[in-house]
Amino acid sequence: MDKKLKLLKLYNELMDRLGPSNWWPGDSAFEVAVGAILTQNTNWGNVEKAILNLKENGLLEPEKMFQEEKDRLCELIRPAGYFRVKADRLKNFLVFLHLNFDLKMEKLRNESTTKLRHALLKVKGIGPETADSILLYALERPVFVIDAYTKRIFSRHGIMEQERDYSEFQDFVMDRLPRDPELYNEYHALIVRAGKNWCRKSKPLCSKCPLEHLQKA
DNA sequence: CACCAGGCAAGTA
DNA sequence: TACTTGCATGGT
Repeated sequence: MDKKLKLLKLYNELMDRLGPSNWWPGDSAFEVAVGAILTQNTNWGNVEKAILNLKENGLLEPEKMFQEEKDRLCELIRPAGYFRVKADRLKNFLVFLHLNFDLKMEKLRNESTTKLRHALLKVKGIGPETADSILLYALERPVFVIDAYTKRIFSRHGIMEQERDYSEFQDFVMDRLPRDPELYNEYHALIVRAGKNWCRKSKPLCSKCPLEHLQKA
């Protein structure tokens, strides 16, 4: 089967099974960016606890978090794991926001997607997935996010080998699907939700996967 | 008990 | 470039 068609069939199948996702959970662009950093290699449920702690202490605003002590951030984000490195990463992001955008998320919208992506990738602690999550889910830019679930699901469906790198996956998808932020948003959200249900690392055969009929095609 | 979660950076060869 | 390791909590 043609792989472009396969990408579309997989999307439709996931949408039929799961329905719309309405991602990303978050009340502001800043909250989305913070969540993107906190969720690195971490269960979202743990991130929610950390975000709630930040919110209860009024820190989900750039000006406030920028001024807060690292040790205090560490306490609050502790449930999200890797709390020392993530406190540094949040701080790094805020320094970036301070130096270039006067701590105002709205000003990010003035930059082109390409320039902004390069700038985000220079921040220590923001890699390709985190940068793209911010671009797509906080700023509605047409950037397809690749994560562990994407690689696993796509490889198990014969779309692309898992050992290909991030940009190869991303280019592959973006060369075949329209550059539509709504589509990329929903597709990635569906992939993560499907991954949690049916495509865990520990079940390589995906025996209960309802998409099995697509895997062989 | 082992394993995993919406990664990234730094070190080594 | 291609591997390896540290980072840490909480759920299954």
